[in-house]
Amino acid sequence: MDHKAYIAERLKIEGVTKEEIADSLAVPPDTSLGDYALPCFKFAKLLRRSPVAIAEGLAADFKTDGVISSVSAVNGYLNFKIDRTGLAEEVILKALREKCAYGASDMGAGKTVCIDYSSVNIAKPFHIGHLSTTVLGGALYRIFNFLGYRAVGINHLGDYGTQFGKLIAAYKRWGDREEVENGGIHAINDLYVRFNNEATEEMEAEAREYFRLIESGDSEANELFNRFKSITLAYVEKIYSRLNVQFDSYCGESFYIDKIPAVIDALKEKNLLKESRGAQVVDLDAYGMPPFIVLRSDGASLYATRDLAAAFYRKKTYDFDKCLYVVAYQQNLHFNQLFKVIELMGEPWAKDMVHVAYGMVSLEDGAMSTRKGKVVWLEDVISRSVEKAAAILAEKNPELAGRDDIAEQVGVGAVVFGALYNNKIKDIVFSYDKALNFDGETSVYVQYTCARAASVLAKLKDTPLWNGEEVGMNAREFELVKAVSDFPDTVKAAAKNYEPSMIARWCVDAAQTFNKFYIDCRIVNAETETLRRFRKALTEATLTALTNALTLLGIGVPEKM
RNA sequence: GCGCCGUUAGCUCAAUUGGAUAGAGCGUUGGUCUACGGAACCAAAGGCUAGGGAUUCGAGUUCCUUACGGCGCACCA
Repeated sequence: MDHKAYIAERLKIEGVTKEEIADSLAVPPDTSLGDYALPCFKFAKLLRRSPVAIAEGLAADFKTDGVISSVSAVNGYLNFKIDRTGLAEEVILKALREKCAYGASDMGAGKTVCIDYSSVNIAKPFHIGHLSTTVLGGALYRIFNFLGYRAVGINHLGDYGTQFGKLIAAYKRWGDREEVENGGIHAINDLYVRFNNEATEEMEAEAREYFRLIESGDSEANELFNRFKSITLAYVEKIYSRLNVQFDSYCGESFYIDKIPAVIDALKEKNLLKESRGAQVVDLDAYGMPPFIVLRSDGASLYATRDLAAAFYRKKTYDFDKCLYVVAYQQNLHFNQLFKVIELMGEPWAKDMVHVAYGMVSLEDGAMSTRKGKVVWLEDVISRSVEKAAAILAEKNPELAGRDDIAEQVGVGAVVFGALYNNKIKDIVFSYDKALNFDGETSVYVQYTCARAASVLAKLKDTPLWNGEEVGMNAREFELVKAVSDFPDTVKAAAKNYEPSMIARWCVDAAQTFNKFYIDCRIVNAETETLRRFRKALTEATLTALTNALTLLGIGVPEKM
């Protein structure tokens, strides 16, 4: 039940709509004051009465019922308490009934959200900087699906540009087939790095020629390029599967090359294109931005051009309601330009384009640099985290079956959770200490809590579930009921703000609340049979919500650890 | 120089989008266990929310301004 709407429905304030009342409802700082509060200050001018008097008047007129158990006026706030058993019955039974769908919604039915994330560059291994876009995008993908949207995960491959000419030139010069087969993506990347370090004029010319050969369909150049591409995709596929990330489309930059002329024509038709310093640009001076370069002076397309073509292709192909780009804030200007150009072209869906910007990752001694060898590879971070989890597991729980799988869930979870726990806009200074932290506000704590709950439930498998009978609920129990009841709204808020961290925060908060409940309230040996059933149901509802939350983040939930 | 973003406890971060006494974790100090998993729980210390101004009944949150830091600013992606 939507309590805010319910309260708003039952309150009558002259000249104020129900929506305004519902929007004004807040949560008091302390549960002892109430569960919801209406600050009456803003109505004072309208009603020509003091906020205190308004609150008191409203309190006197409000009749309590099975949903709202008490109303009180305190210093201009009108505080409401929800009937505890009523809320518990509603929330717990709903969670137990809906199970893996608890928190889901059909609010997105019939709507499509395209999500561009992770976006691998061919021949470039993932470093720690690729973690954010991959796990943020992956989480948003699952969150939108959970809310009933059709999410389309798009991996916008970096598979076009002169760098691939360089790569082939380097391979022809120094590489050999066996080395690349065995060394995989890192061997390819090493060739590319070496080329950049040693390149001469002559070699650069060679690279341009090889790129031309790729474009003109030369079979040897394309055979090589496709080999590099499949090695890259096999490499990222392994990482994606460990991170529980999926895509529906791998259309890369090269895919859009033949769709560029139509976009250029549209720009010309709208009279937006003009020549500047030999290049074709859209002038954005009126909007305080530098020109958007569509074609270079040599007539070639740019990254921006392909992005523009891709946007039109996605609109046509998916008819999206939102199109998200999960890309670092470094590219703020680029997306502002891109979206503005689409708007200037008269496309109403320009407003549906969203740059989901996140913060930058640096190392403790400065920015990453592949050339200087200052780089942290993503697979190394994941492996070390899983190794650490395995070592702790071997020590704490040597008898446990399936330890490898559990170590994987715990180790990967810690890396993913670490990347999703803070507001996405925050910069991150990477350190192994932080990335491999299993203490405090971490997924490990949440997973441990789940395992604890599962362990209790296993002991109670023959106890029938509570069915709404009156129980004298204590503060710990009620806090936990409220935490579980907050989960569905948290998912919606996370989607609205493109902020999976809200779900991660909820996980830790709910786990803390559960652990307090667990310490204070006996479950298996509860004082009465009704209480035992109630606490079992509450434990199961909590585990359900936590499991759904971690799953949305892409984190596994071991039954034991 | 211009634009965007950030700045909250010693450290890393929250704060229901303008509401009541700004909360967690780590670290520090001191506690809890013959009950369901101690990877737990409780408590203490720690704050002029970077500085200044404005709007408002009410500001960490909005606006202006200063400082510090990050990012970006024409044919790379």
